[in-house]
Amino acid sequence: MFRTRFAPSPTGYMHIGNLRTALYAYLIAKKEHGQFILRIEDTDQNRNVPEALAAIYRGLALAGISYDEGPDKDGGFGPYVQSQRLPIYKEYAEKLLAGGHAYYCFCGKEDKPALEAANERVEGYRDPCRDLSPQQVEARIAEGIVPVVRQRVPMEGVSAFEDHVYGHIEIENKQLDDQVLLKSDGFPTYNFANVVDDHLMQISHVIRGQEYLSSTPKYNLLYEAFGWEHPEYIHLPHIIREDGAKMSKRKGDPSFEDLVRMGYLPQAIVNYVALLGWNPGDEREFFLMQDLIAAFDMDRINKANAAFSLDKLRWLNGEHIRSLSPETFHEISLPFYPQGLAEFDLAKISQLIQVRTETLTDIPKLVGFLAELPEYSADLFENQKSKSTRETSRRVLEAVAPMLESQEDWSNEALFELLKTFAQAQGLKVGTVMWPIRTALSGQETSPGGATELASLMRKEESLRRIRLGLNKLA
RNA sequence: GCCCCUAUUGUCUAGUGGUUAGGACGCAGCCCUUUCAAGGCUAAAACCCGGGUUCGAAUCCCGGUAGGGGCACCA
Repeated sequence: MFRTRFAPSPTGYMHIGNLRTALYAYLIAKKEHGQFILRIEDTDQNRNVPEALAAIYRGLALAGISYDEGPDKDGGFGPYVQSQRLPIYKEYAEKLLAGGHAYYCFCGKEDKPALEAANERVEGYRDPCRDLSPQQVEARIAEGIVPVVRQRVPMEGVSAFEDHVYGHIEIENKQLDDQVLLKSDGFPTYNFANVVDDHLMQISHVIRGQEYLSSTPKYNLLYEAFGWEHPEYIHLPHIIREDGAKMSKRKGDPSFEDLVRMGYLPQAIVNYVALLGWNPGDEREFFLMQDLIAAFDMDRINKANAAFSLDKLRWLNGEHIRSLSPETFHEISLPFYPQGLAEFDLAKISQLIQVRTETLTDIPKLVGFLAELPEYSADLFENQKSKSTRETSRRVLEAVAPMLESQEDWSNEALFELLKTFAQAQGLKVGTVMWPIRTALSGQETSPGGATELASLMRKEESLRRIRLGLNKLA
C-alpha cells in the first residue's frame, strides 16, 4: 500500500517548491490508489505563524490536492499535528536511550560556538556528553540542568541508501554528527519526529526536498536502532529563479496564491509545476490533474534544479484558458471585468477575448476601450498592411457612415456582409474598409475582434458616434 | 574547511555507446486573416572543460571548473 505525506511546517504561505512537493507526493500515492496524508510539522515553537495553517489548507484546496488523512480528517494514525504528539516522541526517545542509541547531553547552546564556525568543524567530532557515566548523568540532572537527547551515531562505517531520484547515496558515518533528537523544551527536532511519525503513520514513500539528502543516513540509523524498515526515498531538486538564485519572497518571487491573484489558473500552475523536474516521457505538456495521476512516474524525476519561468507559465496558462468551455471562461472572467460595461453583452465579450487572454488580469486592458474610447492619434488610421492611408480612411468612413446609419440588422454577420460587398463594389481590399472602422471604434492599434465584431458588440448609436469622431480627426 | 549532489540551446526538457542531438517556451520570419490573438509552417540557438576506455562517446571512467545542498536545541 502506498502512503505518502506532505509535511509542511506552518511558517508562512505555500510557495512554489512546497506546492510541487505536495503535488508529487499526492501523485505518487494516487497513481497507486494509495493514501495521501497531511501532517503539520510545528515542532519549532518560535517559528509558528498562526496564519500559515490556514494558508496550507487553502493552497491544497486551490491546487485540487485532497488528503485522505490530516489534522481535520482522522484516519486512525493521528494526531497529525506534531505538537500534539509530544508523549509519543518522549516514549520513543526513551527506547533509544535504553538501547544506547541515544544519550543525554547537558551542553548549553553557548558551549558550542567555536564548533559552529563551519571551518573549525572536525570530522568525527563527538559530543563530550556521549561518554558520561550513568552517575555523571544523574548528578547533572540533580543539578537541575535540563538535557537534550542526542543520537549516538557510530564513528566507523558507511551508511548507504537508494533514492528514487538520486540513486545510490553513500556517506561515511564519521561525517554525521550526533544530532539532537529531543530539545530541552521537550519538543522533538524534525530529525527525530520525521522518523517516528513516518514509521507510525506507515508512510511508504518519503517525498521531500533534496536538502534532506545528506541527513537521510542519520534517519536510517534511527530506523535501524528501532528495528524498523525505512521508507523509500524520493528527494526532489530545488526550483530556482531564472537567474539561478533561490526563490525568495523578498526578491518578489510569487507564492502559489500570489500567482492565482496574478490571473493564473490553479490548474495551469499545477500543470506547470509538475513539469518542473518531471516529464512524461513523450511530448505532452498539457495536463489536468487526472492525466497527471495517470502519467506520473517517480522514476522519471530529474536530478538537477529547475528554473521557474513565468514566460512558459504564461503560455501554459493561455493553453488552459483556451481549453475552457466558453461558459466556464465567462464565469471565471466576470470578476476581472472593469466597471462601465453594464450595457454590454459580457458573455459575448468573453467569447471574443478567450483566445486572447493569457492571464485573467489581462482582461481589463483588453476590454477597457469598450467602456470608454481612448484618446488616440489620427496616425492610427494609416496602416500599410491594409493599404490604409488617412485619405482612404477618410473616404471609407464618409461613405460607410450613412450606410451604417440605415443598417437595421446590427449583427456581426450582416455588418460584415454589408461592408464586404461595399469593398468589392469599390474595388477595395476588405482590410482597407475595415481598418478605419475598427480603428475608430476602438481607438487602438489592436483590439479583440475586428471592425464588425466590435460594432455588433456596441450599440449602433455608439458605433456611429465613434465613427463620426474618427472622421473629425481626419477632416 | 569537510561531506553529498548536479551540469544538453536564454529557459523547461528528450536522450542511457552509432541520432541530421528530438520536443516545448521565448525570439525572428512567412502563411492564414476584418486589427491583434489563436492556428499552420520555417529559421537561429545546446551536449561545461581536460584526459582516458572504445572501431565509435552527450551517453562509461578519472580529474578539473561552475552551481546547488548539508554540517542548528530550523525544518
